Amino acid sequence: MLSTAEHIKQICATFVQSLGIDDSENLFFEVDITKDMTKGDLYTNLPFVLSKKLTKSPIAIAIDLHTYLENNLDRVQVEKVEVAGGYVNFWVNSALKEIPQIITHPDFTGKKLIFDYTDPNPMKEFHIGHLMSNTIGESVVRLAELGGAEVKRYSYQGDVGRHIATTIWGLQFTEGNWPDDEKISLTDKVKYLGAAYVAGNTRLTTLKEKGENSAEYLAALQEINDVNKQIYDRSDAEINKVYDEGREWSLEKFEELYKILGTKFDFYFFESKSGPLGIEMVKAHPEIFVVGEEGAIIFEGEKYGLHTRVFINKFGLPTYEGKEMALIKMKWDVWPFDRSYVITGNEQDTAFHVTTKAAALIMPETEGKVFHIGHGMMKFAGAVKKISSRTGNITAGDVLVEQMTQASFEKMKERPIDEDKKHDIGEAVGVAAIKFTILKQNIRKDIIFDPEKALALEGDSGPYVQYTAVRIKSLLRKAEEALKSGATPTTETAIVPEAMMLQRTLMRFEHACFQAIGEMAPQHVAQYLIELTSRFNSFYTNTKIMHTDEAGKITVNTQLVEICKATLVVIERGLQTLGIRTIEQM
RNA sequence: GCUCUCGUAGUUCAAUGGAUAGAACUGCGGACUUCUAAGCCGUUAAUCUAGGUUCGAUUCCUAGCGAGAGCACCA
Repeated sequence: MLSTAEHIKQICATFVQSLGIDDSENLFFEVDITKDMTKGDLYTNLPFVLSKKLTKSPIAIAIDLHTYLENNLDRVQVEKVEVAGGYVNFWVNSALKEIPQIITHPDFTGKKLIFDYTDPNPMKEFHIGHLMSNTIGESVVRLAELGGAEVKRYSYQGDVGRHIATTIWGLQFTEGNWPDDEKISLTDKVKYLGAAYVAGNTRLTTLKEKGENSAEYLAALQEINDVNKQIYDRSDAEINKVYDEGREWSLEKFEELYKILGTKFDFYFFESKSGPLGIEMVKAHPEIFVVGEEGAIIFEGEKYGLHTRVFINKFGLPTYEGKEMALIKMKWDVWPFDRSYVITGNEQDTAFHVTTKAAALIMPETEGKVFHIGHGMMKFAGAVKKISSRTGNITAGDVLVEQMTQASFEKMKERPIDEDKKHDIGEAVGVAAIKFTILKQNIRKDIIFDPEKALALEGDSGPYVQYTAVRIKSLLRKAEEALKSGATPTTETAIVPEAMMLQRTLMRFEHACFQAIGEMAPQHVAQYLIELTSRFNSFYTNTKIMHTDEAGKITVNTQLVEICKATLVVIERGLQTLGIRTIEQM
């Protein structure tokens, strides 16, 4: 349909030329998808645009344009042209076509792109924020791939720093012993680490309430700083053991989750590496970084319309900004990219402007190539507040996945599905429910997650789309079986309106993807899938694809079967782009 | 205080210069006894306010009101 739109646009342009308008290059008109399908597939607003120039009514121009197009358009591609007010509408030949593997997009085809997402920190829980970053990141990567880009994925993990020190310091306030017994499950080990982090922070907060200058609070801060130092210089055997084991457990646990979520990273970067490099880079460029209050080394962003940020703190330790800048060099060194995208919460938007600017000053080759996609936060209906892992009022990502999986099990209870398959299905459905909720809306906006509604697994949701695919697969299996055992294939039926609409909706997939790729906005694909599946379900309940007459003779409408097949391909391709699996049964 | 993001049915979200603002949930009302009811059909209901630009504004601009985030050593 994109190529047809392009064709129409060209012919429209020759129409403009034939009018002899002098500055026709500056005439901006569009040939675009019609929202309301009863009005056709494509429309142009050219008559409105010309109206003022020609001092003629749009309707009169539309009539002229219509006549011109009737004579000049490729009538194989365009079946019908119609004037409607000042618009000209087009009906495109909707015969089923092969769905392309790649949707060529000028900004993506042949480009080398690298994506940073998920970024959980070892020795802390994998929380909802990471789930969001992963979902959005994975989808955006797949969009880029669909657009013809060569992509790399990596996760950047904070394996050093105060949060780790706080966890280790917090161990002394945590119930139970260090869980290095082999019998303890990985999940429980990681839970223990999460608990230690919360215990450490809770303790610290309690002490802080006694006064920011109280001896106890200052002593605690000092202890944490000491632990932090010891992690860096590896001077304490006990801390080394706890650190190494804890880090390993966390990373293993993350891999389990990535598998469930469908992500495979090409690279992992660690703060233990970016930290020292950051210090080195900052110190090598005294013309860019200056000493600020209390000996911190800062970047004066005001010179560039940004604001000042600390890159090395007063203790000589690299901050987030210092490390982030080093990360840009690290990824450039392993894979020089045309563009790099970092997907994180949008609270970090301004910090990123500063770090990319500083990086560009040191490495001019990265100028204009480093981007940040800031997504909204997930909030829970009812208690709308920021989720923080410091205070422990978080829902862990794996727990949420588990809950959704359970809800899916409940729904399957009565279904005749092998018990050993149910776990896999439940997981696929649970993950789909979460991912689709995130991806169906503008990723920059906050998401209000209502667990109760989500657990119902109804409405325009991931499971709805998956369910539609399952119905089609089941139908196709039965149709094939019937044909094998002697059913009569037919094609005679006049195509019902629902089938026609479905077929025309299938054509729009390419456009939805193109738009999603260009804007790096998965919601266009998600919204499209809702429309497509909803149309399919209407079609499905109003049409008989297989028919058994009184004598028990079965006929199969193979033309409709083809439409079902094409729908399935598009659903699968669309879900894949969102990072969601399709399944055989539900 | 400064900067940024955002305000659409009762609720959660679409649409971003185009035609009658689309869904889902909720409410109300149906169909079925047949390819998976996690489904289908019908129905009630919305662009924060005031100006401006435009043939045309939910979309762009200005002001106001409201919500959220960021603004020096957390990430």
